[in-house]
Amino acid sequence: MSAASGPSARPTMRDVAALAGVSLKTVSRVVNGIATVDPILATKVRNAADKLGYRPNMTASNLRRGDRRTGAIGLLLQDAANPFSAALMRAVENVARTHQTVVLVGSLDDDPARERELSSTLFDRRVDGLVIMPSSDDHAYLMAEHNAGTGLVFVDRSPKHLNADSVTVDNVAGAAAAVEHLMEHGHRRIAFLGDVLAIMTAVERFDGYRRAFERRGVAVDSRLVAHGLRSIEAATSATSALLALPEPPTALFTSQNLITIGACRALRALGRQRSVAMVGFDDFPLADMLDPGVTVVAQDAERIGRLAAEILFSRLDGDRSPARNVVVDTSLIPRGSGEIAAPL
Amino acid sequence: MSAASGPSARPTMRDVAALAGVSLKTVSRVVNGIATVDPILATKVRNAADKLGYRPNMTASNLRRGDRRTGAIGLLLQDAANPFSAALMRAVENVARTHQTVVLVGSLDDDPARERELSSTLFDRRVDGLVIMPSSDDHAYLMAEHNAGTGLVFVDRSPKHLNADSVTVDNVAGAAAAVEHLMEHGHRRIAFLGDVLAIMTAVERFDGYRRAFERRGVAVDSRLVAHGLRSIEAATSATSALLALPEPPTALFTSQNLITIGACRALRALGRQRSVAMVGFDDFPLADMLDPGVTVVAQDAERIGRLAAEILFSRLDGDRSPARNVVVDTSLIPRGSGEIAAPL
DNA sequence: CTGAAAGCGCTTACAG
DNA sequence: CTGAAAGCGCTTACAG
Repeated sequence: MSAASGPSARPTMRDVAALAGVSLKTVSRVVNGIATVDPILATKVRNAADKLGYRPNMTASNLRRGDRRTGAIGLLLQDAANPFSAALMRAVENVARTHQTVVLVGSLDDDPARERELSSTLFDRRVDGLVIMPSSDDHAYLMAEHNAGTGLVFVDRSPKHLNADSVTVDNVAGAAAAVEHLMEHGHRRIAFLGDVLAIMTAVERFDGYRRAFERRGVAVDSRLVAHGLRSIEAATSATSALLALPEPPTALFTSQNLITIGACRALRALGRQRSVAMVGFDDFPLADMLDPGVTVVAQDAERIGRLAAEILFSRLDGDRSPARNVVVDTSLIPRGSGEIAAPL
Repeated sequence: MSAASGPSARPTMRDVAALAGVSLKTVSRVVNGIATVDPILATKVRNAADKLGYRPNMTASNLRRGDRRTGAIGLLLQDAANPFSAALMRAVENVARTHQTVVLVGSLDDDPARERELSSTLFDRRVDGLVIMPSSDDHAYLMAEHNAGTGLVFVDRSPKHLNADSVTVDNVAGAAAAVEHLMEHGHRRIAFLGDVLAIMTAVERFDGYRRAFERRGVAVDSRLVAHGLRSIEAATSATSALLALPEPPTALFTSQNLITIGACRALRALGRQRSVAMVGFDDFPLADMLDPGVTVVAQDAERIGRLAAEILFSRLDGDRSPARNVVVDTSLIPRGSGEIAAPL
């Protein structure tokens, strides 16, 4: 029906007013639930609105209203389909819901240009704030918007060249804990498998890896270090290559969930999952059900997302205190793979 | 700084016009990239805009512009954190991006009231269209909005009492294929574990289960049927209970990814994962890496999301053809758990 | 309690 | 090529 006749015109407050025989302003009062309206007129207005199928236009009311709130926030993630991002998103959505706010989601795919592009788009739509898992390493470009009153909270990765709130984890400490855990089980030849070093968290986790070696006074064997792994497949190949070395590693530290999964695949393909130890950074679904279970340093995505959203809304509600940089603890979850002892 | 001085006022086109010494309309032309502007004036305008940090207000331009497009669509999912939903979302986002459109995401948690509430909110914000994985079973309430020109594409579950586009899978056939696969391996005592029957896909999958039995002329043993499983934990308990029966099932058909995971947990806890066969509906990450690998009937979330978004944008671009109901094939992926033979 | 006027920031429709 | 006027759908600020 609509296909044949084309879209029908949307009724406006003016139409409702005409049908109800009142002024536009009275309709506005009724629609916005202002109590000081003659009940008889209010009923007329409501009847007219129902009859016409009137729906308020929030974008129009936003334009004129003084509070300058649109009831929308942006959420820019590394990849909305990644389980860490997805869990974080859900937590942000839950908090936003309690503030009658909708969430615009975008994936950055570690592309700094995409970050600038998408944040601009969201700002031009006048989102009230932004929760951002950044891909760039210079956030000065956000300053003007931040000063204009748009809320801004960084998650997972800290703001650079910008003073803004953030919720992150201590990547250095988490990574060091993972490596030390392996050392406690006798390992010294521990490989590092990580993402590109353009990603700050990758740098920090590599830093943690090195510090654990320093603390033990053991030298890092650079042949056991593989950076730049951008996919499960890349991690699988890198793992196979490492295990094919003349002096292969006895343990792996995989610094991100996709890399951990790729390494698992390689170990299983080689039948080495019970002989080569592994600890991963980031928990992932079913890690406990693999055989052996995968020992990980977990970051609580749900908690990070919730805290970030809460900080954002406190800012929108007028909190002008100095920027908060919340660091959420990581926790090492032993499940088997990290407790495989080094060969004698 | 911004904390102390409060948000600075945002410059408008009027401000840019004043600084550049031109009319508002000329600024509008430059901002919108209209070519017929004197290059000298255009440069003045751009300089003024840069100096003031001018950013266009898209919500204001939307209001006046004729095309009535806001460049935003809604995506209502069962739960944005579920891997199926997350993969679908990412596919929708990718298509939306090519249409310069942002995506508003919401989770419905199988709550019909939430569906109506969130869709209303999105409509009041004048989204151009909606991709919806519905939780209600009556979508007549969407008709007015649909007739008003808002695009509407259902995914995963079909529209009821409403003529709209949809992209779904053949749940009946997929479930029947899963059960027949188990029967081919000699099973007859096949348990059904499913979600609440308020969910249409749960009903359809149960239907497929029954049809497979009918085709073989085998009666369904109702003691082996468990509905209403709403969580991994519920599925774990239900599986344990089934396996504790005097005449336990020799195989399980788990009709949804969380239920499959819950059943896996129970089987492993009982050490029965190599003796009790299992086929799940929905693929999930790492299903291939469990031991045994989990045989599933997979639905291609990426494909479903992409098709839905493409249909939506074709509607927004003027396609007025009759509603399309695309059915995407499921595929059975044998990985081990479904190929365990029935005991003699 | 009610409404006519002005305006939010921008674009349309029209003159020049 | 440029701009003054009107208007998108609504709210503010002000009279009555």
